[in-house]
Amino acid sequence: MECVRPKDGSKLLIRKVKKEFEFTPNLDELSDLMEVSGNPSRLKILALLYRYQEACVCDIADVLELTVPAISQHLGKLKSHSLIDSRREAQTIYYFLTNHPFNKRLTTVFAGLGEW
Amino acid sequence: MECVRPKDGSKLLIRKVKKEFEFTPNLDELSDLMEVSGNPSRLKILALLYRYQEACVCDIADVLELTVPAISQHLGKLKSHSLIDSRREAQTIYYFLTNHPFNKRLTTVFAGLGEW
DNA sequence: ATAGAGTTTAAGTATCTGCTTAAATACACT
DNA sequence: AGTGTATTTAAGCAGATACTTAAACTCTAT
Repeated sequence: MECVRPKDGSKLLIRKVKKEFEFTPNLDELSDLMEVSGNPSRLKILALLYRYQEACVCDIADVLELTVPAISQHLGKLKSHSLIDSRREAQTIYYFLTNHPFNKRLTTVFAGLGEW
Repeated sequence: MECVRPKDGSKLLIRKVKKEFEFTPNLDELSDLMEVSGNPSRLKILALLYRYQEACVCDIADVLELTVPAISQHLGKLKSHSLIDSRREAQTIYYFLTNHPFNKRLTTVFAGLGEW
């Protein structure tokens, strides 16, 4: 894609590419998921759930050394993006990773990391 | 990982996991890269460079309908994370994707999307 | 040396984010 | 019904972000 403008060919290409990037729902969703899971705390939560299958709010708070409301807010965000779900056992709520396609890619990355 | 605390076993597990998440350079780098490329504008820039190999600042600005300084700042950020590089041709600077491992994963995702 | 094109940097602003503490809610147990 | 545990929600604050416009810089062509 050339910068020099007078060439008609490049003007047509610019117009084509502009149209291509006018509506990008797939990129927007990908951006959303990368942003929500890319946060340092939330990525650690996902990594922890990947390795230990499930955990409750106060244990995650203990491990990551954040307050329980902070963890609860992060979990809420991950849940609203369908990356995690939860089950209740008496008073305790356990969170776990869902089968979301994004999680499959992410856990492949986690597997390849070996150590955190 | 259990929430019920009095069990000694769970205390030991918590302590083990806490140590495991004390220093996480790989997760921190992954978080960084996901955050920088997850931004809607920067993800579009990366997608555009993936599909068209290279582009200059003013063409990217035209396509994404942002100002040239805004694009320049985004490109600077991507460059500082080694996700893109640049070459100069007279007065024009062309940006392109690097062979960074993160880009390999990202372009696999782009390829799988088909349409944006 | 000058002018113009292309790009980067500086400064400002509005908005957003992530944490905290406090309060409220949900639930189990008695 | 009351109490305690676990969790969520509300409110506030400090810091960060992404865009803009204006100014400065880099380079080419003359």
